[in-house]
Amino acid sequence: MDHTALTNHSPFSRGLQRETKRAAVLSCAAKLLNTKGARSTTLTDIASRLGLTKTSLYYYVSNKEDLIYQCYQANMQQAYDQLDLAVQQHSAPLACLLAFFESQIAKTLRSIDGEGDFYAAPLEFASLKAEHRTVLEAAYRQLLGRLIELLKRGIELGHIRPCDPIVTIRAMIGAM
Amino acid sequence: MDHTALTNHSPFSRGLQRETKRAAVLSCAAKLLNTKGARSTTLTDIASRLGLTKTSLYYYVSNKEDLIYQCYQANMQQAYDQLDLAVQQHSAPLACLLAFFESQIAKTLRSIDGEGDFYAAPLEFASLKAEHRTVLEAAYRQLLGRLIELLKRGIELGHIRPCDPIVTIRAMIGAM
DNA sequence: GGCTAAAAATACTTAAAGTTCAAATTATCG
DNA sequence: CGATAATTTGAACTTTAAGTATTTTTAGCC
Repeated sequence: MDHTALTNHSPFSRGLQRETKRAAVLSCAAKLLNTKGARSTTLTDIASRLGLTKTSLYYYVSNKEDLIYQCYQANMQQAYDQLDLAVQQHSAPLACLLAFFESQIAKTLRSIDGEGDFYAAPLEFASLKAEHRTVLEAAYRQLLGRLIELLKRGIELGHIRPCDPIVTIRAMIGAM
Repeated sequence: MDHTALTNHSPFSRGLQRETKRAAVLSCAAKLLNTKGARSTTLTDIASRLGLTKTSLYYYVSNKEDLIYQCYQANMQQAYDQLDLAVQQHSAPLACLLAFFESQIAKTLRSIDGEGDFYAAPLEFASLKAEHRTVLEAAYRQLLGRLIELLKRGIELGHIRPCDPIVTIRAMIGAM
């Protein structure tokens, strides 16, 4: 063994394990949220799928509302990251949009029947407490704004056929 | 008054009243199902909006699952009826599709903020019991089949640009 | 090997929503 | 008006799921 093994004995090793498991909890929860919705997904559902009891979940999240919020948050963050990546890799607005939507579709498909990390589509905003809701809403509006901006520039450059950018972006997200 | 008034005194009048109220219950429930989802909509929610107590609802439906099922069923039926109407009024496949989707969009908008009869988008299949679920799934597949068929014929006739009919129809429904 | 803290389980409490039932109210009709 | 059936209700009961307190198990470390 090389001395990275030594770091397993460092004070951080426990914490790292915990963060890994925490991510697993969120991913598992996300998968269930996608298929059954927030309200019908019980903590027992999530726990038993992980081979745990529901009380153990409270070691990783403070309560159910918090769990849902973090799942939605993770999804939003992933979308942001993907858009950043798309903008970084492509200069043409059209190419950015295509790359972004492709990545989101791939994510969605994986989150339904696939493997790896799952992300929850933030469908049940309404059940979140006001503070969390406003945070997510603001993030969503900002993401939407970036997409609309890209579409507008694509139209200006003549790469994309003229259309109502707001309606089009919303329809695309809806269709997804 | 003409003698239709007499029929109010016929043995049927009670039953008619009851069916009217029953429809009102379903419509009210549908509106709430759309905004809050099946699981978060409580019988008390529905009842109080109608100026009743939740126990009264059991006079019109046998239980909550049944209520949801009937709401979803009504929505499916409405879609079928609209498609029938569209096919009856238009001969060109493209015109049928446009008329159908337009009517569905109108219905959706009404069901969010409008007046009149409300229909519930059948989103929470999973919570229904197997028997009810399979009925709705079969109906949905059949409706989808009819739409795909129309799209195919439209392509054959050269009225619609060639595309994958299944994916296209699903995307349109999704976007809606 | 035994000590310590992390992780998980058991058993419990509480709150909310669904369901049942018998009683009360209201409407209809002779 | 009074009998009868339809409708609605209040109160009790059941179930489900969230959340808490306490104890037990497990894993890292000297």
